[in-house]
Amino acid sequence: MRYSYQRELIKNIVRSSKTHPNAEWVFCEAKKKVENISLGTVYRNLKILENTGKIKSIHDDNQVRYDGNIEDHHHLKCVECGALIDTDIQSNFDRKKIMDDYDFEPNEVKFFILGKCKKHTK
Amino acid sequence: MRYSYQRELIKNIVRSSKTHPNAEWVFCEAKKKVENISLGTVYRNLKILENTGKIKSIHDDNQVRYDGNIEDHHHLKCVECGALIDTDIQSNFDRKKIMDDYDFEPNEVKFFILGKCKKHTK
DNA sequence: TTTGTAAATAGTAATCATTCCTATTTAATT
DNA sequence: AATTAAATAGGAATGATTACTATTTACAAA
Repeated sequence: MRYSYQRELIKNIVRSSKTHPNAEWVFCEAKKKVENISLGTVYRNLKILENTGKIKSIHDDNQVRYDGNIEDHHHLKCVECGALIDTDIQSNFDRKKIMDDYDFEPNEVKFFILGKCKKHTK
Repeated sequence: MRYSYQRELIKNIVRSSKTHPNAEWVFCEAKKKVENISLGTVYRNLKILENTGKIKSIHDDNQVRYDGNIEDHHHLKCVECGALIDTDIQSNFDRKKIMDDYDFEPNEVKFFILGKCKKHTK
């Protein structure tokens, strides 16, 4: 893979953000350093960074958001403000039961817990 | 809510399908009965049916799919063919831990298990 | 150090799912 | 049967994402 300043920039933006940003937000941040960066470049590099394991993606309703935390982890999602919060909550499922009951070879669980973050609980 | 033949039709299509179809598929099915039904009508009624608890929606990557099974349940998703399979697997999480550790009021868990369905395991 | 090259980019058009708009139709009430 | 507001068909608009293409750039070889 050839070096690209834009790709390094995009990686660092995602890595250093805690908000699980979408492509548009990354684009706006990137423009602060490279004023004429293209939105297409942002999308392409986010995908490359995901495919090479440098960042992760989260499918949140109908938007893709990105996560610089590449440790296996899950999220809490606030139904009021949409905030995603990293957790270390583990998921455990009965592999054998799934294989036996559903003739399905499980590999990975994706989940998030919906609720209200501290800003929205009285 | 005023009666609408189109809405009843759409409800029955979703209710009687096992494939968790998207709006486009429902539209094609509906056209078999009402040749000039509008895609907008399908989208609008799917949303109405969801909001009135007659069907459920599943956000699958960047597409919304619908489910005539309104029981609380989760899905297995085949990474090879995209098939969604209903399960009765329960999710359990430690409500108190989440509230204590994350200052978050949990309400509902959404998850699916990725893997391979029987068509794609040798 | 120039030169050749393929990869990456910027800018823009295209796509895809979904929503919005509006004139017409229709269910239900009088 | 006449009235009316809800629902529809058809098409335009939107928003996120991907595709296209001429230009630029990283990097390797001369």
